[in-house]
Amino acid sequence: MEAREFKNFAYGHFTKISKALSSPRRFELLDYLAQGPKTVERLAKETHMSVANTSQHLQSLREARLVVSSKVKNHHYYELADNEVAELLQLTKRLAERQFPDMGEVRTMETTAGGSVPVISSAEALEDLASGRAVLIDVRAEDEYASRHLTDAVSIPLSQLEEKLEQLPVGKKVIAYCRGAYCLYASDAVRVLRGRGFEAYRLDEGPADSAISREIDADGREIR
Amino acid sequence: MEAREFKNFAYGHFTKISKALSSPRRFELLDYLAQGPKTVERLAKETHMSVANTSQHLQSLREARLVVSSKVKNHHYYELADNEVAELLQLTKRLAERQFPDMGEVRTMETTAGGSVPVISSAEALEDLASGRAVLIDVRAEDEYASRHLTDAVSIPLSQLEEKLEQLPVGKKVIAYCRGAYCLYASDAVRVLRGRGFEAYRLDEGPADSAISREIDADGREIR
DNA sequence: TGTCTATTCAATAATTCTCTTGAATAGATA
DNA sequence: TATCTATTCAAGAGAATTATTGAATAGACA
Repeated sequence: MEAREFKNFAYGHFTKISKALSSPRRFELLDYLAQGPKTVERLAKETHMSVANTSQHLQSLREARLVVSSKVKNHHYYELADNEVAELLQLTKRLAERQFPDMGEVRTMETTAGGSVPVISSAEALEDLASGRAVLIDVRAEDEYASRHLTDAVSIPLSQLEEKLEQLPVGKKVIAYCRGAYCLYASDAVRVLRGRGFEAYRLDEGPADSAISREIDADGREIR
Repeated sequence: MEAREFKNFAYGHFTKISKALSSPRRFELLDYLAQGPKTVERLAKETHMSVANTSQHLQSLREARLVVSSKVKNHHYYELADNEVAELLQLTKRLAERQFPDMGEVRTMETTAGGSVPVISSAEALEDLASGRAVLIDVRAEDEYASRHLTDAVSIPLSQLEEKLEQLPVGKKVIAYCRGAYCLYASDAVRVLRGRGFEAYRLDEGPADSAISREIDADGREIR
């Protein structure tokens, strides 16, 4: 193998990874998959894409070895192939936000749009949780909570928030989180809660970012 | 801004980063830039690309905020915009090598082709260096050494190796490194040295990977 | 001032990627 | 067995990306 041929081989493989990450649709799919395994149909619904297109993107992700699939009954479940894929997503997001300052601005504008969405830092949240001054709620779908969630978080999917309000302690802070900084569920939850008199905050992270304490996986084991 | 519009905005920005990394040529350019600032001409020569094409790629890298340029006389120097860019390169390489097992095989085949290129681990190298049983040489170009190198390394560019052989202590191991695992300079150096009777080894990393001890930047300060 | 050099710009053809559509498959259910 | 459902496959139009070429710019140097 010639030196140039070798380089083409190596760089060709490296860029298989980044090529797969280079479509906004695929990046979004991976971002959802970072919350846990999902079927093609579910992913199509969440990203508002056609099933055929979703399947096609998932296949190119599989070719790039970023996801793996398994079959249960006649559903195909897709999930991230490696924890380093989640790291890659995170690093890319962090870099984008650092290098394009308007991104951060638009994000805070958007996540706090509609007013009354105070954000709490993970450090402060940890203190409040440790001292019992606050409760932590996970407003994502139930299966996402089941697959992995932050320690001590209670699952209250956004869709069931109204009917489960009585489960929340009066007089304590309520800290909500969802998929991460670019997911809007937690903000919606905070607005609902504030409307009902709760002192609610949005945690500026999701479990895949995991700067806060530990996480718990599907088997109840602590991660990391 | 609508929710979907917001997602398009966010994912569009994330993928600017990965799009920029998704061309083998650009990945290679970044890989060279991880060794230190370089002019367009120099990069074009090292990658065997036309100057116009190099310039064009550099510009799309600049748009993606992965590199920045500065002007000295009538040369334009390009360099990585942020240390996280180097991390991103590294993570991508590591993931590729893990997910495509044949990559690692081809690499060791290639870097040891021609025979007699034993590799030494960074842990073992550290011991040998600490105890004085070995010397460490950096066989990259001088300016790459100047911009950043491993602690205690001596600069002996591959092109000057033959004439500087007398600088090397007889009876000690000689450990050579270059840009990293996919650069062939160190292997060439080891073959030359072995041909002259030295007990030479290739270090399986470069300064940008920095698993070994510390590095020293252009001002002589330790990094990290 | 004129000439030289390094870099960028602009236009082009070849290639590759994206999304849509409709058909095909394969397993579950009745 | 037939039917349904979830997923994949195949083909095509439209858009974006790549490398090439030659011209344009802008600063250095004589």
